[in-house]
Amino acid sequence: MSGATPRPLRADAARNRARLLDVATEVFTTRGVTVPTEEIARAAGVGVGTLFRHFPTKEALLEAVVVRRLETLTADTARLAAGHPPAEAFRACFRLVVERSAGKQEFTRALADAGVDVHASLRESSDLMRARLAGLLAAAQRAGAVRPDLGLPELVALLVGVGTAVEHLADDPAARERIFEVVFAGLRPR
Amino acid sequence: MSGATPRPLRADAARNRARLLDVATEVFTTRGVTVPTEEIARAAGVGVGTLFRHFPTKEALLEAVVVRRLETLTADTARLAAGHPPAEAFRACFRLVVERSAGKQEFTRALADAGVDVHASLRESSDLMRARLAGLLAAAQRAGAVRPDLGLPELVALLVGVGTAVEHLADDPAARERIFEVVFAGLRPR
Amino acid sequence: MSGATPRPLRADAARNRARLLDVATEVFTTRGVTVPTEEIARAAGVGVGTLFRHFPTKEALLEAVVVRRLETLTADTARLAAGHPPAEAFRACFRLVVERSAGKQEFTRALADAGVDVHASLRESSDLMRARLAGLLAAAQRAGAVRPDLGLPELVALLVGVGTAVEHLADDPAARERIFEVVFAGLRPR
Amino acid sequence: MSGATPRPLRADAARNRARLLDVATEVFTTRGVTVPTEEIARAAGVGVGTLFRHFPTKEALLEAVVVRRLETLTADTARLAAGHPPAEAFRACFRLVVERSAGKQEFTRALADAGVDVHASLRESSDLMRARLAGLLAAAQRAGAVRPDLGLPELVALLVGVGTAVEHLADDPAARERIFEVVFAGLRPR
DNA sequence: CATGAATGAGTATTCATTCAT
DNA sequence: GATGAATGAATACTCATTCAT
Repeated sequence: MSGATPRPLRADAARNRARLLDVATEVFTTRGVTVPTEEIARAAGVGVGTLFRHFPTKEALLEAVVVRRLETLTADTARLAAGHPPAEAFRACFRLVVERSAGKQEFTRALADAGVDVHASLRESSDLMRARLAGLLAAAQRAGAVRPDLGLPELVALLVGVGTAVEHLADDPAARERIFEVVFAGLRPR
Repeated sequence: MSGATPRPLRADAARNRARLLDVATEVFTTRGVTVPTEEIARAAGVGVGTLFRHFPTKEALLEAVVVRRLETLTADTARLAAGHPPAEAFRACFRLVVERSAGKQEFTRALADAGVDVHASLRESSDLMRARLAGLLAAAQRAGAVRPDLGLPELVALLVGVGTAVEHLADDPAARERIFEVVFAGLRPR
Repeated sequence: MSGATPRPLRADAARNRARLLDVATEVFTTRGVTVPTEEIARAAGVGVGTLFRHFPTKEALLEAVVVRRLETLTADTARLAAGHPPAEAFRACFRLVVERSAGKQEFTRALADAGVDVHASLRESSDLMRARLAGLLAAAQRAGAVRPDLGLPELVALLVGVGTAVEHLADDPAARERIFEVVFAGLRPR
Repeated sequence: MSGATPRPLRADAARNRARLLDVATEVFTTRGVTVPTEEIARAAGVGVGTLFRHFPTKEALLEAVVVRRLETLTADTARLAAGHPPAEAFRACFRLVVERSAGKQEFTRALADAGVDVHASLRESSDLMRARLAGLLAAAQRAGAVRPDLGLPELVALLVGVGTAVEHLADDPAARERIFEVVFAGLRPR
């Protein structure tokens, strides 16, 4: 699906691309997706031309940022789940995903608004993440730690929703904790 | 409380103002707050000048939209709560708020951001809504239907979060129902 | 040339017209000719509609203001000249015209920029003023107080120029006086 | 004195900048400062974006125009004064300044307003010009060619005023000459 | 490959003037 | 006649994207 491997970049080009991604992630996160591309380029120490050579579109850059975040999150989720029994793994990963996605809703929203078929472009990494979540959920349900009637779509929706909720409680850790308690309590069977 | 009564508008002016608000609500909701003002004016069948006569700023228009939605919601919440015992009233209103705010980022954002730096008129209606929610919550807690350690900020965050979650399940009513079940279950004491 | 006498206005209409002229003079002078017409109407306590009924165009209002100022100036010049011998009369009127026109250049400039044929619309009152100046100049020259080779056009240009010059010395009366001394000295024969 | 040298522009960029300045000078002078920026850009054969890249604001463009004119005038004044004895130098430069500023309200306005609140770059070139004028005046006074009680402010005011006067006599060279005669005669001591 | 200058469609807002009330 | 709501052309400025250097 991802076709032929893209020709290996020259060392400096690769460095620029990486730097651009890092900077864009930082800038989009702290200042919103409306920052002019020029500013991102400047912050990365390159010209706009270079930015557009690597990412043909602002939207493409945003997408790349999201994909990379998703991939990292997927990997970290796998690592985190490895050492724990199903119930604990489920809860730990739930928290991880929520914390990571807090404040990043805007990204995907912007992508969707752009008219891109988000599912198509992110599908691959998104599918991997969903597969991992499905595994965690199934294991937790088998272990009797989560209501058996809960499907993957509901889990995803909950993750997004709880992410939004905790965003609004950024400066009250106790309150955030209570949100998790409520949701984890509600997820238990019966 | 809302200061001097603004001079009563001429019939046609009032009609235009109302139409503008209706159209803006619809357009902002379905297409986002980035729609050109010109488009809103056209959709309302008036010139841009008229729009700016009624709302001196695009932001002012957005604020008026949000305020009106908030006021309606507050009133409807009151009406809905009236006929029910605390536990039921709480749950019914929770659902109402969630359904109404689903898909209206601006709306919920405004609701939750109220503590920050919004304009006076928004602040006022937001405070009224929060007061109503505080009442519902307290009553439900007194009735033993909701964990006593849950504060108003958490309730608001949950409403916003569940609104977001439910948005992602727009076409699966059964799944949406399960989200509510999870949250309501989690909200019960212990 | 000014055609039929315009039908006598109703008392309130006449009052409105006068008030509008007064206010416009004040406002144009203090805040420049770019003030919105709406503001002038408000300051005069009438609606814009009324303003445009009396003066079909912003430009027409400005023109009326200028004409009235010219007429007043012409009359005052006559009065001032009456009681003095030619040389003194000339100098006194020179000063009067300069003081009155200081800071009002903008008016006529705006009119000219508007593409109106200023000469046509103001011709009448302008001609009266020029006639009076011509008389003063001729008398002063006959009395040997002013170089005989100076024409009316130069006198007018000097009046305008000195008006501009003293505008720039608004807060230094001694310096203004020196300007007058220089010009009056230069105007003497030889 | 004018801070760090701005990075040398690329050849084409420099050409565009210069062209923009030339065109703006011409257009502002002949049609006033209200011409749309778009028109200036078109006349210079570039897009608006280019105009705004070089001059971040319409006002900045105007300022650049004025500064450049002032600098040229200052240099030309120096050159002109060099070869003449004080009295002649004074008169020749007086004429030069007047001819150059005739019809350029913005220009003289800027010259005279310099004491007020203009931007730094304008202030700088304006100060240089004023210094030169002060030198010319002092020398002429020392040579006994100009009234010793005349200060720099009056000289500047006179330059501006005579510029305005001469503008009104654009098509009558003999009359213009008489204006100069009057003023130069008036400037002589006693 | 990198650069940053050029482009121009797009956007919020103003204001002279018209016209329904 | 008076009012002020409606109109929409006009204007300064932005920003994603292209392309000459």
